[in-house]
This record gives sequence, C-alpha cells and structure tokens, in this order.
Amino acid sequence: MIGLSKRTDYGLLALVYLAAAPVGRVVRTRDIAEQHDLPVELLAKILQRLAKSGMIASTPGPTGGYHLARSTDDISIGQVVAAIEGAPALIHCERTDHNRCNQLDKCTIRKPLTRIQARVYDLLNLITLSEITGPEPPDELVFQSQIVRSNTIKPATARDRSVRGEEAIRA
Amino acid sequence: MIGLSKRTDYGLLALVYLAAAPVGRVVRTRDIAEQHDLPVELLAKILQRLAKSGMIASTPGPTGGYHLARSTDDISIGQVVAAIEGAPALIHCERTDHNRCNQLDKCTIRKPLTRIQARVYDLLNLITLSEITGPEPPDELVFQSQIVRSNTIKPATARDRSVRGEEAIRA
DNA sequence: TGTATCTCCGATACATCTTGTCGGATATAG
DNA sequence: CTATATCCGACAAGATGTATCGGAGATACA
Repeated sequence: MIGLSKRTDYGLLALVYLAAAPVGRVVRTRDIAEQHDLPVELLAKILQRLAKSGMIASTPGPTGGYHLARSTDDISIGQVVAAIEGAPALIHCERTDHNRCNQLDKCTIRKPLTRIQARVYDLLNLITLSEITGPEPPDELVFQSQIVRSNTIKPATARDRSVRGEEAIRA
Repeated sequence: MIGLSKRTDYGLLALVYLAAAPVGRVVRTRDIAEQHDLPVELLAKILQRLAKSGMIASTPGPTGGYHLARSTDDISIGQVVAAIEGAPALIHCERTDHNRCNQLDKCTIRKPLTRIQARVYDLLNLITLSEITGPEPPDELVFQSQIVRSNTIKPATARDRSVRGEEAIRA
C-alpha cells in the first residue's frame, strides 16, 4: 500500500489539534480522543511516539498534557510518518531481514527503487504541518486545559514547495 | 505504510524481465517465476492485471506468453502501482465507505492530505520504468520463448524528472 | 481431432500486519 | 495521601495481503 496508516491519521489529527491550541496551554490525550472519537489508549501511544521524536512535549501529573514543541513550519509530514510508522519502506526486501532475500544478485529492482524511495521521502520531508493547518488556525475548538510550565518552543523556519505533474494515478 | 506491496515488487520484477527480453519474443509466466523464485499462480494474476491495464500484451496458447505493449519510457511507476494495488490511498477515510466517517465536518486533515496525495501521485507518475531498467538492458538472462504474432508495440515518448530535497526520513 | 500447454478468473485458506485493549508503573497537583 | 495525568509492555481482535486451488477458454502440434 502507498497510503498512510490509521495511526498516522490520528497523529496528524492530534498535531492539528495541538497546533490550534493557544500557546502556553497543554492538551490532554482524552480531549483529542473525544473530539475526534478515537480510542484513548491508542492515541496515547501515538502521542508518546511523537513526544519521543521531539515534535511535541509532555507534562506529567494531574494538570499535565501535551503541547507542540516546534513550529508547524518545522514539522514535516515525513517526520510524522517516520515517528509513528517507523518509516522506511517502499521496497519489500529491505523491510525485514536483508539477507532473507537469498537472490540479491538477481534482484533487478532493489537499487533503483531505493533511489525512487529517497525521492518520495524528500517530497514528504518538504511538506510541513503548516500546509495542513493553514496560515490561520481553525479556532473553532474549546480548550479546557492548563498553563504549561516548560516552554520549549523553538523558532520557526521557512519551507518551499516544488513538484508538479500532468497525469494522475486516478484522483 | 508508505511502502509498496509484495505484488507490486513482483510486478516490477516481471516488467524488468519483459523489458530485457528481445523484441518479438514472448515470455511465459513460469519463466519469470522461476527466475525470481516467485509463486507462479500469484505472478500470473499480477501479469493479468498488468495486461488488463494495457502495459503488457498476452498471447494465449501453448506457445503463448507476455510481452511489453509499450516502451519502458511510457510506463510509469504510478501506473504500475495503480494497476496492481488498485491505487488510491494515503488518507484512510477515503479508502472504504466515504460516509462511514461520521464526522466529516470535524476532520481537519482530509482536504489538505488529498492535495499532498496528488503530489505523491504526480511524483510516481513522472518516474518511468526506464529508470529501473536503465538505458542499457541487463542482457544476462536466457529466454526459451517464442515469436509473437500480434505486434501491438506502440511508439515511445519522453519523460523528464524533477524533485530534489535536502533531508531524508531515515535513509 | 484430440491433447498438451499456455493465459484467464473466481473462490478460498493461510500469514502477517494493524488496530484496539488491558494491566500496571511513574510523576505531580491539590 | 489521593486523584489524574503521562508512560510502557504485552496481548486479543480485526483487517489486509499473500498464497493456493480448481476449472474455463484459446491455440500449437501430432
């Protein structure tokens, strides 16, 4: 499959929600789960992975929660996919044991596909979360959260876009 | 997952094999399967789909087999994926029933992800099979096949490439 | 004309991965 | 001390992909 997993969808929904939250506030996992009707425990793990990769920060304790650790300009879709799905893929031989493919010499597609894979990754790494959130925040959500103490907000950077084409697969 | 399925891998292997075959010859499914040690029946179905989508042509009968129906410049990776995997994906809501997502109004990621999906498709549609086969054919394979009668070879076209990036997901 | 050998096609068991759930540990505000 | 949040590993359920089987249609060749 070339598509994203449900987990990544959930993660992106959560990131958009966090991006829409007022600066200085933390959001509980349960709030996001209830907003989009997602299983709380599953979303919790996803947020843990996002926190581990450094794009969101966590605050433990009763008044705790999550908040964005970077600007939406500084979080790429590729990073989100990598954090949640563990990332590398495209060619099948490379996923499990490399040596299991007992005919590496006969495999005529491995090396070229690795190059193509790199191009797909490059594309996803150029697209940032701000392209999903948009310039203006939705601002239609209610937050019953608290003030955050550890301010680890980093400065924003810029991104550009490229790539266009003439024919589509189906869409 | 962002990766290709095993079926697509098999399909690409078969296409490369067919591309390496001398013009005017047909190749049996079994030959390709034995060359790469793939299950014959599964590969047969994959080749049927590729034939149905028009990128390879079939010849029935004892001396039958498959041959490329277009130039390797005229077969894109996106088309191969679409032919084998049925294509559309990326965002999860769009895969099964559209109306099942009973909170379309709250879904903040559907529309932006559709745009991103189109970009990925564009990229895959710009990459042709000739980038996998290379300019010169491998020419290290033995063909025990026969002459083809129905010559449905179409003229070749040209393709260009674009897209580059600075940071990668992991590779 | 029969037979062998291809492509074709639907249905179905098997494997693997994803999704979802459970139980318990750690940290902190009140 | 207690309630409530993040954490973390392990496992059951479900979905998806992979592989297999049985049989039908087409054609070269004896």
